[in-house]
Amino acid sequence: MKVARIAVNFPLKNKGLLYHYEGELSRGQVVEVPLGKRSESGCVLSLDESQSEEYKSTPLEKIKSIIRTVPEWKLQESELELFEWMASYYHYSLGQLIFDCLPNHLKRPRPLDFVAGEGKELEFIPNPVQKTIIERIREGLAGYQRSLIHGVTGSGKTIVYLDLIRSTIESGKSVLFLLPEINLTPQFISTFARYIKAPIYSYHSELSDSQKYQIWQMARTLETPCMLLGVRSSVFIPLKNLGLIVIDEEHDTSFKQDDRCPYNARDVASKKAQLLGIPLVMGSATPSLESYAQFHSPKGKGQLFEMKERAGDAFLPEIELVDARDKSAKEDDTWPLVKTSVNAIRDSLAQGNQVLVFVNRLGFANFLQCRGCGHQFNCPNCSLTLRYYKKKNILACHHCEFKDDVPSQCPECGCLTLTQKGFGTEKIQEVLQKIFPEKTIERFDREEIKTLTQLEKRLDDFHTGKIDIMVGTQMLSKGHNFEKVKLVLILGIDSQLNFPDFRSQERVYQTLTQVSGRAGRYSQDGKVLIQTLNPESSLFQMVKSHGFHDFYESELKIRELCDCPPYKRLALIHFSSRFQDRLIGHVTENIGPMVRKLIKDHFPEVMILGPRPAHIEKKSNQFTWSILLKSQDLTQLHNLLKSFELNYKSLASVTYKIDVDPYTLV
DNA sequence: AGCACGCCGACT
DNA sequence: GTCGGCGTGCTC
Repeated sequence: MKVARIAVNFPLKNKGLLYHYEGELSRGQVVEVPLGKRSESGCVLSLDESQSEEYKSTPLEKIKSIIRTVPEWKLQESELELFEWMASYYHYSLGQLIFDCLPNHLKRPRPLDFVAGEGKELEFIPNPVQKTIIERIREGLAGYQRSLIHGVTGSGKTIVYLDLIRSTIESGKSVLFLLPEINLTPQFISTFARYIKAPIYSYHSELSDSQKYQIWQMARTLETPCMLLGVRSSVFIPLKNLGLIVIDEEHDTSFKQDDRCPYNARDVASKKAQLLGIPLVMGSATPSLESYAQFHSPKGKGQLFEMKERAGDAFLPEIELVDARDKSAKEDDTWPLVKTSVNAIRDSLAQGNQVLVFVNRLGFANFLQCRGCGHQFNCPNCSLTLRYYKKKNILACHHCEFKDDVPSQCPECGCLTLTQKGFGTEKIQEVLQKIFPEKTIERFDREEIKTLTQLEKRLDDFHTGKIDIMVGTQMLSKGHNFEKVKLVLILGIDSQLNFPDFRSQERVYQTLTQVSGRAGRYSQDGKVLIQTLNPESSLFQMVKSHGFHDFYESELKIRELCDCPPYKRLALIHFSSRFQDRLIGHVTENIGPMVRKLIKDHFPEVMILGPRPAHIEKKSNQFTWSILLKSQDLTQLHNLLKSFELNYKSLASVTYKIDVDPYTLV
C-alpha cells in the first residue's frame, strides 16, 4: 500500500496528513482528499511514508485514500519550497497557506489581457549616478544578490529599474515587478510598455478569479520572457525562467497582508530570489528602518545605493510649517484651514497653478458629540466612534459594516446640538468650495474612486486642468506626477503623530516625504505647507531639510532604547473571542503565565509584554487581547512560538493568531 | 475552517 | 413533544 503526505487546506499546523494512493503521484501535485465528512484540496508533500513512524503508529482504518488528482495543476519544487518556508516562518498551516495564495481554479477561462511592449530605444541617457548603479547591479544579474536604492522622490529610480528590466528581458528571462497598490499600475504600464520588448501583464485585485488563474497558468508555461507587474499576491506567480525581482516602494505597508497569513511580500520576494538564485532590487525614497539598517551596516546583506538629488532639471520643494493654533480660522469660518494656508492656496491659484490638499481621513467629521452631555456616538459592534459622512448623510463604522441615519438629537439627553469633531476630505472640500466658489474642487479618495477607470478619469481631469484643487488621502500620495502643481497642503497629520505605535514617527516621515514629492517637480518654486499643532516637533525639521539620514540616526537611537526593530525582532500573538470575560480570564490566568514560564525555562533572550487589550479591543463584536514578544535572537523567538503552540490548551470560543514581524502593534 | 454530535430553551 | 440555538471535538 502506497502512502503519501498531503498538505490539506485546513488550519491544523502539522506536517500534513497521511493518505493511501494507487498509481503514479508526484510531489507538488494538487489532489482532492476526504477530510471528515467532506472533501478538501491538498498538495502532495511526499510519496513514501509507508516506513514512517507516524504511519506505523496510526490505526490503518483511519487512513483514507486520495479521491482524485487534479491533472492540470501541479506546484513546482521552488513554489513548494517557498510555501514551506513561509509556513514555518509565519507559523501558519501549510495547506491553508497554499490554497489561500493560489488563484481559484476555474474551468472556463476567458482570454487574457496584456500590453504588448514596443521595445523602443531609450530616449534619454542615464545620468552618472544612475549609470553607476546600473553597472554595479548588472555585474550581479546572474545570481542571488540584493540591492536597495534609496533615491529621493524624482531622482529617477524608474530609469534604473527600466534599464535592468531591459537587460534581463534581452537575456531571455522574465521580470517580476512588485508595487504596493493597484493605483500605480496604469502609470508604470504606460512607461514600461514604451521601452520594454515583451508582453506586460498586470496582476491586481480588479482581475477576476478566471484571469488570475490564467496568469498563473500562462506564467509556468511561458515560451518567451515577459514582465509581470503586480501587487502583493503576485509574488506567488511562478514565472518560468524568472531573472529579476524588483520591489518599488519597499517600505510600503500594503506589502504586508493582514488577514489570513500575515506575510510580508517584500520578505517573501527576498526569500524567493534566494531560492531561485536571482537578483532582487528594492527601491524607496523613504526606506523602512529595518531594510535600511540591513543594507547600511558594514556586514550588510546587500548593496546600498544613494540617489540624493532629483534627476535632470527637477527640484526639491521648499517645506514650510503652518501653526494650526492660529485663531483666525474660527473667526473667518474657514476651519480647519488657517489664514496662512488659505492665502497660500489663493496665491497659487492666482498664478494659474493647481493645488493638492492632502488629508489623511475620509468623511466629513471623525465623530459627533452632544454639546449638552458630551455623549459620543459609538459603533454597537466595535469600541470606536462612528464617522459622519455628509454626502451619504450617515454615521458609519470604518471597521465593520455598521451604518445608521444621522440622529437629530442626543439619545441620552435630547439636546438638539451635536458638535462635529475632527475633519476628513469631505469637510475640506466643502470649506474650500465656500472660499473659492468659482473653482472646481474634487476629491481623490476611496469614497470617490473605486475602480481603475474612475482613477484614470480623475487623474486625466486633473492633468488637463478641469480640476483646480484636488483633495485626497494616501491614494494621492504615491507616485503621481503633476506638472502644474506648485503647492501641496498637508492637513491632519497630528493624529498620526500621536498614534500609539513605535512606527508612528517613521510612518509620518514617510507620508510627509512622499506627499512632498508631489510638489514642484518641474519648477524651482515648489512648496509644501504642513499645517500642524506641533510645529516645533523635530520630526518636521528633519522632513524640512530633506534629511533622511538625520531622521534615520535619531530614530535608530529611539528604537534601541525601546527594544524595537531593527534591534529586536517582534512577534505578536492575538487572542480573540466573542466573550470578553472568558477571553480575559484565559489570557491572564492561563496563557500569560504559560508563556512566561516557557521564556524563563528555555528562551531567556525573549522579552514579553502583555497580555493586554488591543488598541481597539472590540471589532465586529470580537474582543482581542495580545502578547508582544521581542527578541534579538530570531531562533529563540521562533522556538518559543513553536513551544507555545505545542503547549497551548485551547479554550472554546477563543482563537489565536500569530503575527511575525508585525507592522503595527495595536 | 467545516461539519457533526449533543445538550438546553421555546414554539406547534 | 421536536426545532434549532451554539458549545465541543475531530479531521489521516
